[in-house]
Amino acid sequence: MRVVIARCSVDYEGRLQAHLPLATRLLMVKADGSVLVHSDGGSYKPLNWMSPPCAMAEVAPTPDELEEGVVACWVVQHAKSEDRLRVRLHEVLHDSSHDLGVDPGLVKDGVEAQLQTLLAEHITTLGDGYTLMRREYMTAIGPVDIMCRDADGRTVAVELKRRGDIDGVEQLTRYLELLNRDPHLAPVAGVFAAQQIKPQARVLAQDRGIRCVTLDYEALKGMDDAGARLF
Amino acid sequence: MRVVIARCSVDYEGRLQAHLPLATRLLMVKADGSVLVHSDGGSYKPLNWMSPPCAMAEVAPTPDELEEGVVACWVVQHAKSEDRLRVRLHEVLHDSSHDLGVDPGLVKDGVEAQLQTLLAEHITTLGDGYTLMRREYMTAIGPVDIMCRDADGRTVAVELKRRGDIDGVEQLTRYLELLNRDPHLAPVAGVFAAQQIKPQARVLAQDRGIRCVTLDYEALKGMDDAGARLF
DNA sequence: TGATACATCTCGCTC
DNA sequence: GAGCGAGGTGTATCA
Repeated sequence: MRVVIARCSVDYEGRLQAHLPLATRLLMVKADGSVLVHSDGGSYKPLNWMSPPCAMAEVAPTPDELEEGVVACWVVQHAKSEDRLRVRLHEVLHDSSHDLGVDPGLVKDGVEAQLQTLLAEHITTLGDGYTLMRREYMTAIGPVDIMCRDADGRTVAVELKRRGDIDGVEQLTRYLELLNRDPHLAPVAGVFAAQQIKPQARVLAQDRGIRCVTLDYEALKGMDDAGARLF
Repeated sequence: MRVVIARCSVDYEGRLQAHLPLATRLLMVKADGSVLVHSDGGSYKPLNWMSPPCAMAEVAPTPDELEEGVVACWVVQHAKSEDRLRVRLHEVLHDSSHDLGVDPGLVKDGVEAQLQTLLAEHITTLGDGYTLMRREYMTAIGPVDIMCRDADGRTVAVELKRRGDIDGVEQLTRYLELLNRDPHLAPVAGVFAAQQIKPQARVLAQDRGIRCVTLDYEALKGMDDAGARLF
């Protein structure tokens, strides 16, 4: 990993064209040749970058560039596309390299997956008498998050989201269309379950006869802990 | 901007929990207090991070941590949520600070906006006799990218995408449903135009009577340049 | 401020 | 490799 602080201008050409005027920035050159251009603010996203696989070459500045004060020019070319990043360095304030080794990687725990696990374990949250059929019920157009049956044995498809958006309702609608063509399953009802459901999504869901359920993550986790303590 | 290279372990707790085992990494502390943890590979996304607004505090290691070899502990707390990042430094290999100043920001050129401009200027790409009504035609559920009329004067709503996905077809379908309720406009036909249209999106569009048009960005740009030279 | 659509999205999984 | 869905998505725009 090479870290350079420099006054530089940057040009990207590829899926779009982008230009960064002359300013002081941090340049990160990773072991795989990828390059990140960071400013002193914003988010985790660099101002500009080149993803691997790519190669970084330091080329001599042209006479014009030399006249403008360019002391070095980096050309970062993507290996599989025409994407190219050009960094013109006007002044190098810091330049150091470090051997980081291979990273053991991130251990993640709990996202939609955990919500799904919790809801599957406490499926009666959706209504008394509900029973779980299975999670990740595969269909031709993708997996339904949870399939279950209501107290009367009717099939219910559940789409689960952390934030209930209009897209989620569309997704569930597509599943329901498909599932209701299957005579073994039909009629299949739909439940849109999320920690938070946007008003527009709620309106669309109700318009399509889909029930909305707001999930309380903490309460579900509490039930889970209570259950764990009991047994 | 502070740049630290250190052997460290990292724990994130917030919307999910994540843990990074002890390894050598680059730590970036930006002027707004945000922190990025980068390894020597991957993409532009850090292994872990804290977005602004947040505050970084260096706290004394606990006796347990001291025993494990922790020399410093950073606690980065998000200002508006319970998100917290904890970095335990075991060995600092580099530590430097730099004044970068405010970045003038990125100048972008050419995305969906440019496609829309080009297509609007050369609306006959969609068919002989087509005429432009207007771009960004506002409706209650959002703007239709392009509204135009075909050779017979029938209204045509155009949804434009760089990559034509199933979502885009759904979006256009919603617009068409709404527009066709307006007696001044109905019947309104739909055109789904994109540089690349996914097979599933194409199937769905055809199933709904929506015409698909693949756009050649370079050709459109070429027509534009030719036009510019003529006048 | 909230909602919506876009992104050089990235990432991980399945087929 | 293509398709699909999730993301601690982030970011800009517009009501």
